[in-house]
Order: sequence, then structure tokens, then C-alpha cells
Amino acid sequence: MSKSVAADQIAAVREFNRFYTRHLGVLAQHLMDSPYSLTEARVLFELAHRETPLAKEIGASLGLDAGYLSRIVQSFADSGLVKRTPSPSDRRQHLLALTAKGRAAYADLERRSERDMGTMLASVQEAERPRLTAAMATIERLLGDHPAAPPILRSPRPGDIGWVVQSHGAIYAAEYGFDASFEALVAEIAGAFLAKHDPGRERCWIAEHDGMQAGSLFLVRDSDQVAKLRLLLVTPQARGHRLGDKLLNEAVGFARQCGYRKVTLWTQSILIAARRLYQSAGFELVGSEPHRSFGQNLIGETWELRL
Amino acid sequence: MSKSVAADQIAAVREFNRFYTRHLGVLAQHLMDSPYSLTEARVLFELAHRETPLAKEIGASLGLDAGYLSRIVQSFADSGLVKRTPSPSDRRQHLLALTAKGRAAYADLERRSERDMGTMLASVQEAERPRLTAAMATIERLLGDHPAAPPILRSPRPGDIGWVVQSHGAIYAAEYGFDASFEALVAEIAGAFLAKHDPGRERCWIAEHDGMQAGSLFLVRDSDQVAKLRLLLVTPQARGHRLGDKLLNEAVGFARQCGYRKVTLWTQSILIAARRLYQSAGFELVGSEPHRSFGQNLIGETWELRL
DNA sequence: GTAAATAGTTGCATTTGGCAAGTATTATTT
DNA sequence: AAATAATACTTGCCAAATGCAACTATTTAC
Repeated sequence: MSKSVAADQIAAVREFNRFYTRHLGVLAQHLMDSPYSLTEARVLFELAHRETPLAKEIGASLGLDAGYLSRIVQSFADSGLVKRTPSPSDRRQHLLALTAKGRAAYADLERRSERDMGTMLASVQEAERPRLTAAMATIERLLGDHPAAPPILRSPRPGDIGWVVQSHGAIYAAEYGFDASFEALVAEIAGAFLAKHDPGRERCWIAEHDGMQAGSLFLVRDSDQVAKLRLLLVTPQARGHRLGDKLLNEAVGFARQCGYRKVTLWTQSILIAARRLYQSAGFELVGSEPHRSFGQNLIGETWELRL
Repeated sequence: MSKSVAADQIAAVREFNRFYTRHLGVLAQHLMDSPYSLTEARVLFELAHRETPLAKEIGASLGLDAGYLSRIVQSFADSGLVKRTPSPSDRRQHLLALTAKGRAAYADLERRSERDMGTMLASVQEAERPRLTAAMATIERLLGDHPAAPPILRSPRPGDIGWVVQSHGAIYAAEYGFDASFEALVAEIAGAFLAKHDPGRERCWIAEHDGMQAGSLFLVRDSDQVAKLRLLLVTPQARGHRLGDKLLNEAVGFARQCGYRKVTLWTQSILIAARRLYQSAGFELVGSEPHRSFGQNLIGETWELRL
């Protein structure tokens, strides 16, 4: 949580709220040829999806006034959609249950809504639909109180090596002004790894966060005794979740398991977040020298970890 | 557009609709300490953001009943927020304009809403916020009926070469079952281009559609007289917009302008969409031979175009 | 020139939904 | 154990929100 929020982010969220308000308004109109109002439909949904629905729960969940809700439930009871039985544990409240007729009404509404949604989704390119649902899931996670899916590490899948090149190229250009030669170097390293590596002693990990690629790390053979780490990256969006630690631990563990005696790596002094990670993982700085690469004056550093 | 939509996608969208309905409901309650209802606030927004607002436009855009809107505008006029002047071009309609008082009221509402949104956003991790707004932008793009920005061709930017590798890797794996060696080959080709190419006679184009990378094509020197096309791709999401044509025309035009006498390319017989493109651009098949690559049995084809 | 369509207004009615007082019950305090 | 407070709902009351249809003035289409 931080206090100040960028104005353009606020503007973007407000714009989306306006957009989705309009969008939901259109959907609500489709509901119009059903006998239920939007609020009634929402209540019906809650009734259908709870084991033992209680009015107060539904009211709290939908943010409805108790009096208003009471009337809605009553109208449902009058038309035979719900049955109310006094709760044995607390005689102030009533256990609500959809009757067969109520379930049928709900199913009908459901069908209708699914059909409408289907036609709406049909106007979205098929290949884009997973993107749409992923974006929706992201919003729900961020605005809801859902716990984030724990980040995972996995082996690269088709496209992931390209993603490594892309993200290195884009991020280092944006954050440090590296020029295209850096992206070219990453392409060469990553491509060479993909073309030919010893799966028993060399490996690449992709960190995934929220279903998206969020980081990378490669461990390759330098000599029989020495492994080398390359291309450690965590995307800006995924920082702060200790993905770097995770990647590093996994790689060092693998190196140990492979029988390497030492892990080495080359990095730049300006990459302070990475340096901190190496340090806390037990790596030691064993040498540094200035060089000009990627359009920048840099100080290259070599770090080592004895296993 | 495709007919059948997966049930789980429909369910995901409906779930999101419920979620966001609740979310917007919470936001609307915050509005309650302002003198305006949600609908009035929306109308005020439209009034403030149009050059020459007309009632019918606002009504259409917000999906409001004409009678209802008329009354809202009237109430705004009564309280001195808007001024109505008969339109000179069509005397049935009135030109609406916020008065100074109206602008002040809007600004106040704006401030209020920004503050509320700010506190809401403050509960989202700072690093996550760009992800939130990106997801919102995605949804707006996919569900909005924005006239898709006309596709454009441009030079690669940082990350784009990596994107070429990624998209080739992912798409050929999914559509033709190519294995990792293909992605590795693309990484090598694209990386080599980036590392060293003659900008005067070699070039890469990225097709952009809807603000996203949507295709690629490289033209490189084969000999002084002969140029070679490589890595033509249009993403599945962007197909059907003649991006392939566009890329090909651009590249052939460039080759001509560079003084090449011939353009050649190597492709696979199974890539029928690409073949059709080459054919219609005037290329001729000059040779073909079976080979085993990328984990598949393929028939490689060489095509040529005399300039 | 006439019919049809459009932009907006107005009257009428319904629906939506908030608020407060009221009832029965349960929980908490002394 | 009695008194008090809180809870779960109900009910009456009311105002705001909003849909619908008829109506006027004007423009467009045939």
C-alpha cells in the first residue's frame, strides 16, 4: 500500500469504470425481456448459489438495503420461487430455499444470460478471448480480496525464449538506456541455449506470476566444475514478490545437485537490485572492470559462489 | 468472429460482470454525499467532455431515455449549470454548454471522484497498479467498438526482435507442432540481424495492429543483386486484415528502391496462407525439396521475384 | 407537397430503493 | 436474573429514478 497514486492511473481506472458502466448497462437492457429486474436477478443468483442462503448474507454481499431485500424475497415467496422456513438456531432469521419453480426460473435466467454473453463474446476474436478472461481475472484479483496465485517456476515453453529476449530488450532499454546490441546479445545467448544445451547440467527457469511470464534465469556449464548464471530478470510488474530469490535458490540448488563446485556470473554495477540478490544468496564479488557496451559506460562485475 | 464460445469463457465473463457490478455499486455509494445521482454525474461528465454537446448524443452514448434526459438537462438549466441555445442548423435541437457554475460543479465532482479512486487504488500494491490499468485497457480494447486503429508498419523498437522470436516460437509450435529448434533458429536469425545489418539495404518491419505487435518481415542482403525475405509472420489475432500483403508490398518496394534485381525466400509447403501471399505478390516457385527440420517432415520451397 | 422520421418536452405511472419505526429474538452487561 | 444492547427482519412511508406514450416543432425522404 502506498499513499500517492499517479494521476494517470486514477484517470485510467475512472475511464474504465465509465466504460464498464456503459457496458453493463447494455447487458442490463437485455435482461429486460425477462420478468426480473437486475437486482432481482442478482438476488436470485445468490439464492441459487448458496448452500443455506440467509437474507442478511445476501444483503451484505450485494449491498442491498434490508427493507428492500425483504420485499424482494417476499415477492419471490408470493410467486412461489422460494420457501421460507424459520431457522431453528435463530428464530429471527428464515432459511431461504429455492423451490423447484424457483430453480427453473433461475435456470431460465441463466440460459438467457449465457446466450447473451455468448453473442457478445462472439464479437471478440477467438484468439483474443483468453486474453479477455485473463484480464478480467487480473482485475478481480487486484480489486477483490483474492489471494494472488503463488508465483511458480517452470521450464520454458514455446515462445518463452523469445519472451526472454523481448523482456530483456525492452526493460533494459527503458530502465538503463541499453541499445539494440544488448537485445541482440540476449538473442544469441538464449537462442544458443535453446539450440543446444545439456538438460542434465544446464537449465532455464521461467518465473510465472498471475499466469504471465514474470522472470527468467539460465544456468549453463562453464566448465565441469563451474556453472554460470545468465539472464536473471524479474519484470517490473512482478517485483516485490521475491521472485529473484526464488529463481536464484532454485538455480543454485540445481547447480549443487549437478555436482558443480562453483557458480559464477557476470553482471553490471548499476543493476543494484540484482547485486543485492547475489549478495544475499552468498555470492562474492571477485572482480570488476569498466567497459563500454550496449551504448553505455558500465562497470562489469564477476561474482562467485562456492558450493 | 466465430460462432461457438467456450462455456468456461462465458462463465468467466459473467463472473466478472457480477464482480464489477458489485464494485461499481460500492463506488456509487461514495458518490452519495454529492448532490448528484450517478446518472446526473454521468451526464455532467458528458457535458464537460464534448465540444458541442447535444442531448441526443449524450442520450445515445449513455443509453438514457430521452424524456428522462430532458428532465435532467432541464434541472441543470434551472440550477444554472448549463445554458441552452437553439441550434442554428437544426432548430429542433439545443446546443448545450456548461456555464462557469456548471464547470465548477463538474470540477468538484471530478475532484471527489479522483480522491475516492485514489484511496481505492491505494489498497492495490503500487507495483501491481500498472498491471491493473493494463488489464482494464485490454478489456476496453476487446469489448469496445473502437474503430480498430488502422494497422501500421514500423521499424522495430526495443523488445520487438524478442517478440519476433517469441511469436514465431509460440505460433509455429501451436499450429504446426514445430519443436524448440525452430525458435532457436529464429532467435539466431533475428539476433544476427539486430547485431549487424546494413540499414541502407536491409530492414525489418513490425506490423502493429491495435497497438500490439501483429506481424513481422525481414529483408536482408543475399548478394548485391539479390535480397532475401525472412520471418514473415502475422499473428492469429491479426489475420484477415491484409497485414501480410502490406508487409510484403513494403518489403518489395524497399528492395526495388535499393536496386536489388531479385527477391528470394525460403518457405514451407504447409504454410499455405504465406504461399498464397507470395503468389499474389508475383513470386514464383523455383524449387522445392523435402527435409526434416523442427521435428517435422517438411517440404521446403524457394520462391523468387524478379524486380 | 406529403409522409415519415427526428429532437425534444411533458404528463403519467411504475419501479426502485432509502429511511425510520416496529417486532421478535438473541447476546451482553451488570 | 434483569436490564440493556444488538441483530434479523418487516412494514409503512416517501422520494427519487426512470420508462412509456402522447405531443410539438422541425427536418428529411419520397
